[in-house]
Amino acid sequence: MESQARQLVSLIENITYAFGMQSLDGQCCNENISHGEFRALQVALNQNLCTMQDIARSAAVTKSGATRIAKRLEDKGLANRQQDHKDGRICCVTPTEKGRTLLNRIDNQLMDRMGEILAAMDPAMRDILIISLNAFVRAVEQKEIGDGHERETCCAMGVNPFPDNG
Amino acid sequence: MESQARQLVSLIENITYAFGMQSLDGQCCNENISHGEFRALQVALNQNLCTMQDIARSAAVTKSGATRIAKRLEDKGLANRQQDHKDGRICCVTPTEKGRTLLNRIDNQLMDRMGEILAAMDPAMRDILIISLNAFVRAVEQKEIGDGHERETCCAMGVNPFPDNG
DNA sequence: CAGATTTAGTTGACAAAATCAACTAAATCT
DNA sequence: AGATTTAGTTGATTTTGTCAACTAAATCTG
Repeated sequence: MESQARQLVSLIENITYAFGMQSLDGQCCNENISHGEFRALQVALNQNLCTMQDIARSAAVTKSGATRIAKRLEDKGLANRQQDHKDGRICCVTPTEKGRTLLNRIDNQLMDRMGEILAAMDPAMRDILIISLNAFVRAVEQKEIGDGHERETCCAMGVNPFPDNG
Repeated sequence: MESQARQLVSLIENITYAFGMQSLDGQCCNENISHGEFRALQVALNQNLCTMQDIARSAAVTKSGATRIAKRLEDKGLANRQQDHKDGRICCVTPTEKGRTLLNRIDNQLMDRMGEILAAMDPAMRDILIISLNAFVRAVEQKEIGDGHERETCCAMGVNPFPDNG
């Protein structure tokens, strides 16, 4: 299992590389949207109430970072912000029609690319890939829940544990 | 297969998130090394002749970005740069002992984490995960070779196709 | 219910990391 | 030998994010 772990670390490095920023840049550079903005737009689309905290979590930034991302999305006409009616502290982010269209376009490009890759694989292999990768992601989530894995904890040994996320 | 592609895009998004920068930050923030520096150090270790172009490719930055990364690694005492003897234009980056040690430490932490995740999975599932993920990464590589996928091509429709990578 | 505390978000000052464009110098082509 | 290409560097700037201090709404507590 030691060697499996090693293999997996390297495989995931490769995947992260192939599908990370640089890949997204390929899809997005014409759209002029950063990875953080992309992720924020995604949660804004998928949740009917998307707070700054949600954006911070999803884009792995602090809450001030989330504010900045939301502002950029607003400036680009991709999302709107408005106060929540029930809790006045909360700022809801919702994608505009333009934002939805953009997200859709990027998504389709990613899907096309993935489709081509999958087409090169044996169908049976595809099936077990999906099954086992699902199991893996569940295991990751499980582990992070077990750890109480919030972003703040990562540098907890440092001087200033969580200055911006409290 | 359409739905498989969709699932896979989402699974990879999750993995990229879980093992991306924010994860590495967790491992590296005490070491004070960025993701780009980490990747650069990795190629420098894995190739016995690591050029700036290699770093640029691996960290997904322009060649000026690569210069800056190499300089930072040098400043931190993690790598050395020296002119190649055969081709005087080439600048070779090699990790120092300190760099090697650091890379090892980070690697071990990643391995530990991966080990814990894998431990939560069914052994048979682990096996097919490794097998199918290997097949997937091979398919990705295949496809990228087929596309002649170099970073410069990504924005080729823009005004200024590849200003810094020529 | 009033005052204290917590929670959600914003903002100014700043830092990190990358880009662009213009450059040097070595190698290669003609 | 001169022109071109290739590898890398550098100054000015941009992008993106952090930190710390702040506002304001909600909730707790006596």
